[in-house]
Amino acid sequence: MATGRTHRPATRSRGIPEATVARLPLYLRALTALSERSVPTVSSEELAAAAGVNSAKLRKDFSYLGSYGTRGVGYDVEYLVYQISRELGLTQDWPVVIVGIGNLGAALANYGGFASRGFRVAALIDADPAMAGKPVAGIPVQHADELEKIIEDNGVSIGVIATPAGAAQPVCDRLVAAGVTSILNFAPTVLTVPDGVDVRKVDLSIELQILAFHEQRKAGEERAAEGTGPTAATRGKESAKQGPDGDVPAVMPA
Amino acid sequence: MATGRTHRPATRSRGIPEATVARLPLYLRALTALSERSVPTVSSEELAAAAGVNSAKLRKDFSYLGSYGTRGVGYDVEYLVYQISRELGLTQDWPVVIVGIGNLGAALANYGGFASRGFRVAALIDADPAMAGKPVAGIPVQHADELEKIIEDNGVSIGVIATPAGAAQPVCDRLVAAGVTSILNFAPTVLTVPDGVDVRKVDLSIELQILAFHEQRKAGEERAAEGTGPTAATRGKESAKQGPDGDVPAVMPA
DNA sequence: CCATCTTTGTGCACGCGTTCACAAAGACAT
DNA sequence: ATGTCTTTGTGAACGCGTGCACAAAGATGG
Repeated sequence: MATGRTHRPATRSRGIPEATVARLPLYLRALTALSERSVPTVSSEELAAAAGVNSAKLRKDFSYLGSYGTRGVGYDVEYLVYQISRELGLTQDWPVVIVGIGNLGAALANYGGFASRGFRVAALIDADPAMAGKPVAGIPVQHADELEKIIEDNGVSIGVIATPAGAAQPVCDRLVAAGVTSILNFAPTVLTVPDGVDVRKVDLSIELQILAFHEQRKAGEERAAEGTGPTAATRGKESAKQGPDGDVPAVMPA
Repeated sequence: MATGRTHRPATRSRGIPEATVARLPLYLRALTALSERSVPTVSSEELAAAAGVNSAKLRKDFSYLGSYGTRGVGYDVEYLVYQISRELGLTQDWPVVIVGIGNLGAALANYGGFASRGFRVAALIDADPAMAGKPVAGIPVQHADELEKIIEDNGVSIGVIATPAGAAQPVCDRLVAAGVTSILNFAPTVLTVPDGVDVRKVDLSIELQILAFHEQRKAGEERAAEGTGPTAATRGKESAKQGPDGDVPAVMPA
């Protein structure tokens, strides 16, 4: 019953591993920087350092795209920029709608990284009638009633959800029904979508919680092996004068 | 030469796999929702569905924390909330500073998900003198000159960078020098940090590019096997009338 | 107290991703 | 033309993460 895939199909696209696809934008950014500095060629070692990855991994990643390097020399920067852009589909124009123009939605609308890579903000949509017509990032906000029409008229296939958690699933359903097949979700909710629709999630709170986990572990280890370095973790522990159990009103059965 | 780890140490904390740690916040969110609805117990199957994961995976994840379930019954919701919170270090107070109060920084400051889980915005910091004193989300913005003092006074060990790309590395260096050991980076740059400092990256542009890749693949497959469903991808292709090569001025050697 | 039924916890196998290490390929100098 | 030197591309090994499938554990009813 409604066993819609909640996560990416990960069907191993053509032969390019998902992990590699996730790194291509990283390489592309590093290459673009080199291109702007008019650097003609770059070795796997240099580029890997710039992208923050292992050079062997980078070479293997590129090998999935084809043999675009020259042995003894390296990779032609401009050519590689083009090849990766094409592989990622950035040589075409992707109209995008952003739904939910609160603080985050506005930030996204103003984010320069979108337009720079083939993405075009086709419309900003919000459920609040008071927002309608108000320009954000130079684009007038449209009411949610227009959602279906906007998507059809602009041929939008990528939607960004920046609504409160409660509104996310209904908005998602409407987007999908109107023809959107890729969704970037900023709302802290698990979205359920039919097969064939990709969902990627960006969750600020989760990232912080992961950091807290490692931070706690570091603090614990430091306390165990005293005097590693009186930096900040210890002070942090001081000011947050609160035992590991704190004041959480948890029911502890057994 | 400055071979600082750019990525997470991933030293396999105590025995809890990194992949499991990344899912714990997901489980915690689902459990919190159940708790608010006063649901006393939940089975791995139900909870897995709510969190959008496989039930076997969930059980294995929990097995790393200990045997907190009761066979034939399931898991006690309140107890599990407490255990996961403790494991993630959320039972203590984590003061956080946000550097760079532009659109994104303001959105983060207003984000409710922070305060709800032990995170407390200790300060907002911006390099623009005009911003100083101006309240954002009820907190007055402080000038970047105060950065070191703020971090020391509040025992901050987690910093959020929401500056433009160019400012990110210098800000990062100052944060680390002042004692911050965990950084959440929203700037589109690879940060270089010394060992022992964790960096997590959230990159809006990269997420969109990954979506574009899959979107392009879907469009290609659909074109190959005609008439799968006249939803939107085809329309998207129509309006974006532009060949796969587009107008990119790339130099094509060889 | 015993039988049955539900649900956990986990051993095992498989596949993906990462890394090493090296042969092949080409540039460059002589 | 030949040798040397640099750097790519990749075969192979390894380790982690995932999912299956089932035995053990406990609740529940008679």
